[in-house]
Amino acid sequence: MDATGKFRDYLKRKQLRDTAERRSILLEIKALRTHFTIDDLQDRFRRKRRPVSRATLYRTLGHLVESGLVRKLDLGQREAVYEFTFDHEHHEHMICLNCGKVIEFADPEMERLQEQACRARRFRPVRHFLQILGYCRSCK
Amino acid sequence: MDATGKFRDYLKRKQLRDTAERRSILLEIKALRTHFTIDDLQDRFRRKRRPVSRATLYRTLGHLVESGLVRKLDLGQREAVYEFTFDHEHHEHMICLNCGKVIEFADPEMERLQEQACRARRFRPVRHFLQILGYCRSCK
DNA sequence: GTAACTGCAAAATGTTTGCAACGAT
DNA sequence: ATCGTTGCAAACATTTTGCAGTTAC
Repeated sequence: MDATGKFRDYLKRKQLRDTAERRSILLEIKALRTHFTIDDLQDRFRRKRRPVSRATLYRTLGHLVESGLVRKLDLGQREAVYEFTFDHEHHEHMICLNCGKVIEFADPEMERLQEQACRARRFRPVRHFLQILGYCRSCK
Repeated sequence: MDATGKFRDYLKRKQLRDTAERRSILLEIKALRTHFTIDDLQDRFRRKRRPVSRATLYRTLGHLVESGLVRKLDLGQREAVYEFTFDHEHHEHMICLNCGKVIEFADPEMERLQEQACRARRFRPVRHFLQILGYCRSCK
């Protein structure tokens, strides 16, 4: 099933409504394909002359995160950063402290070790993320 | 050298002053031995009838983080959480979404993989953290 | 028709900052 | 004596919330 369908299911399950705002927010996020903030989203809607209020953006992002379609990242800045995750493999982040560049990477062996660590402690993981802060190739 | 000495060095190097507040904040943190918030600290000082202003706590924590004695964590709540790291091995965190419990764990193999991933991308790591959110043994 | 949703403005939260008095060097 | 520090209150930035009107079901 595609993301739109998955979101619709989630809404139905939670007795929430399938509104024009919610649909267009998900569409916009799918089109974005990168990390984004609430501000980024609001700008895009404004530029399209189809403004959506910040309150609705915050509320809808909450649902999208809960439905598992979007991941919320704490990259240490003040604003929260989000990314669309549906049909993306899980990945980790390296963040450049100088230029802010975000390098994504995945490592199956690392995943395996994480799962093993959880099992050993009888901890049931829901989501996990590794962040490595430092300096990228061009910012040495 | 102990933490107090290391902090004093840092202050001297940065031409900052060795004040009573800064000394007592570091002492308090060493005594705490767990994760703590700015609020936790302020409470402890208030209870001791030796109040320290929030502004000073924020400013001093900034210095402690920069000096490498304290680590600032983004556990996803709104408040920042800190931990004393001097003479503690690096470790990762599992955080229970239900009871808030924080399980610390370390895995040398995981560390090795992380270093390898950085080398492969010519990324110079400064600090890194893995957070696994989920449910702990007692909150299944 | 009912209950959820939206936008707005206000409130809440966590953190930072300008300033005047104070204190370390 | 100089210049960083403190506490306070105000400013700030982000996120949440109460409410009145609107819309999905």
